[in-house]
Amino acid sequence: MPPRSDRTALRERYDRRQAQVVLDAARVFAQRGYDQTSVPELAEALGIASGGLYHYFAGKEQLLIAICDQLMEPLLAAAEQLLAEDDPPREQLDALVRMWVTHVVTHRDHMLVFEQQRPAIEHGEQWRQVRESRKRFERLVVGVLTRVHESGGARLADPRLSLSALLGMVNYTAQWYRPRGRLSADEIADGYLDLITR
Amino acid sequence: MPPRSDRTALRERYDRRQAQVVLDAARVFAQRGYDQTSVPELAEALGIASGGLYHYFAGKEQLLIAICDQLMEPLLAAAEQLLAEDDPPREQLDALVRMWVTHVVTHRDHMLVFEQQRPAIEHGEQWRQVRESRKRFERLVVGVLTRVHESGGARLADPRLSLSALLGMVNYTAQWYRPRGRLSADEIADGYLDLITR
DNA sequence: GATCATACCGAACGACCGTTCAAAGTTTGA
DNA sequence: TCAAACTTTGAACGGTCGTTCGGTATGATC
Repeated sequence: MPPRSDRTALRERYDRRQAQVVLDAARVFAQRGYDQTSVPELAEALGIASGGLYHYFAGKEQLLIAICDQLMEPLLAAAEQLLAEDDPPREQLDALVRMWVTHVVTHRDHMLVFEQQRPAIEHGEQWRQVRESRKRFERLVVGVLTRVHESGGARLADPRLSLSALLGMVNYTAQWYRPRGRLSADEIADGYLDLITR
Repeated sequence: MPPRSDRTALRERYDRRQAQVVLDAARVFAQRGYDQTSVPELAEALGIASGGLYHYFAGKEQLLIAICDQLMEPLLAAAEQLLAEDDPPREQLDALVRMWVTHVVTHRDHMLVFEQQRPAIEHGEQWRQVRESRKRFERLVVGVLTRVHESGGARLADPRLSLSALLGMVNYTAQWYRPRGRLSADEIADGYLDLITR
């Protein structure tokens, strides 16, 4: 049996490869569609054999779950860290929206796959954790948005309509943003903030 | 051979039934997902045999195209009629957004199916007309939005960011709107207009 | 260099998909 | 009431899908 340290190194190599496969798969699924891409097609695009995928994932659906996790986990972590600070609501909202838009445009592929599979994700036990993550994030946004509303910093009377508008704008960004486009993530975020705040 | 009038009546009945099938199919696909719903499943949900669908549609994909047409055609027609009037830009935008949001919430199922299948629709010859319709509508929105910007009625400096924000907000409405909710379509539209205009 | 766990291959399999079609049922017009 | 046309049925078919698994290649350990 190899020493403990080597097992760890091995495990890390496995995890890195797995994460890379998730990343590449997100790109392929975003371009061709999750359901429209067969496992052999995906494997070919990734440069491996179809059976090889099953060394890292129990099935196609597990791979999709991994894509969603890779999208949601860092977003949630960053949001919770930002909101843990004791800043004024308006500053928190600014920082949150900037981070959020940046996350969306750096995870465009994940976002497109996620939104495309939303009807499937909204039902079924295997998606519970993904759903929970989405809800937790939305609750965080609702919280800071409500505080901005209470401090009179919002344009709309209804914080829930503000939330829907913001979710719509930010999530849709994944569908039109181009890395070499005119607007940076921060410029886009500032535009959105201009719209919903005074 | 039956007289001409009866042929017409028959044709109308056929068309009505077909339109009803499209309507029902949109609802089923919106709930369960287009790819996740097999033709036998869909047929059972519609109360007909699986083969019966092929009396009205050449295949599952034609049915999806029909759903998109049922969504886009009346929207385009209404938009073109509104913008044919010679009203001030701001009034045109108001009327357009109100009509648009109303259309989205009365065609929620179609919207959800359309957005879910967008990656597939963006490629492939059979989707050309659907793509053209979407582009034509967006051009109409761009036009009136640009005129509002030129007349100084917009909040953002960039009309293209206004467009993306508006598209995001309005299209996302299909995902959260509930008919018995607090907000009417007009109230939602007014909220969106408050955000993007001065 | 022998041994062994890990990483990957790719042909083969069962399941289910969209679609077909001969037959049956229903409606229409005379 | 009869025949023709329209509508619907549902078993059957070929094809593709996701997945399996016995085998091979790779590379680390002693």
